[in-house]
Amino acid sequence: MSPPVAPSIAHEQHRLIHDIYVLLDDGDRRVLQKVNLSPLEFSVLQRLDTAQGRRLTDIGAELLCVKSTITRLVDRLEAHGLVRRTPDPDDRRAQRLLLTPRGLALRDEAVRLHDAAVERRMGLLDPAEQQQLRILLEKLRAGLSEDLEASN
Amino acid sequence: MSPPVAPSIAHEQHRLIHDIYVLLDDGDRRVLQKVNLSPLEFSVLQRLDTAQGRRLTDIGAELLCVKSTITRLVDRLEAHGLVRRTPDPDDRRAQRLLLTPRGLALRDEAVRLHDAAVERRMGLLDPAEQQQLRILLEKLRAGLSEDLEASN
DNA sequence: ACGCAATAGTTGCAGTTGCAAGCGATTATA
DNA sequence: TATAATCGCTTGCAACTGCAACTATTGCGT
Repeated sequence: MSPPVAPSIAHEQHRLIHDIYVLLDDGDRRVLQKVNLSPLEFSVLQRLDTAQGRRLTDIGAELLCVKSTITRLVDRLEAHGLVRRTPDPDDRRAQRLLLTPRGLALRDEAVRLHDAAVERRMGLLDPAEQQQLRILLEKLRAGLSEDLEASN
Repeated sequence: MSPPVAPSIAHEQHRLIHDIYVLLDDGDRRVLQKVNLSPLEFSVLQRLDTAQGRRLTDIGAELLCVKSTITRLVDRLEAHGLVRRTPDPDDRRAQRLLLTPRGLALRDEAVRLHDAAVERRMGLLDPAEQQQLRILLEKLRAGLSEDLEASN
């Protein structure tokens, strides 16, 4: 008389997204391990360029993790010669984070591998379904973002 | 001449799911913090009952995390009096994990809070959209699960 | 029945993350 | 313009997780 929880409808959706995320994340880890990157490190590299750079805090905000996490993650990437910190010309408190040539090469390689894996896995849905899914997810994301704003 | 990555179509989908997961997870953490549970702990409690119990390894497999993680997570839950280990009658290597009355009460409270939050957030889509989304996600999950099996 | 591989679970260790406190720089306020 | 609040980032600390090694038990092949 106390089984695993009886799921509601919305709950089931949430559970689905959770499961899918776990599955995708697991796949991502396997792929990215080939270039020695964690999913979070990859996410950071994806957001960088070799020209203007980005501020650490901005990246942290996008990734919903605290500043210290970015600090240390960047320490690691910098130690591997993938990124470079430079002073922000407009604000002497801030740092701008740039991709090094080596970081750019590695990122491109990672993107190539990752995209292939993603392509294969998302190919489980046909194009029409992908399109549909995308519309729904975009709506959901927009709503959730607002919701987050509202709660801060 | 080296902007943040140029996204493919499938990649965009993947990114959407990732973003949504992060947003949902963030929301979950806030809610579950009220009952002092991490999302993973909550996931474990959700899978338990007060009668037959479940084996640690099975739970770990469902949650895609290694056994040692479950071991120590259960240590914590047990220290808080929420679960109880009992020997498995069929296999002397194994333990069966049960909810205690206190664990049951806390889980129900957590489910209540969590469901309300989920309901509110998934309510950002109307019922027809939710239905559509669910179908797509279920198909995707099934495919990804197979994919995972295949790679092991 | 015997030995050997596989399985359930635990433990040591190292790596990653969040939180809180701290430092310098900047912006707002009086 | 002086002072306070805020902001960008870093560091110390504690908590959580994965990996590899280990013990005890089970089951398979011969």
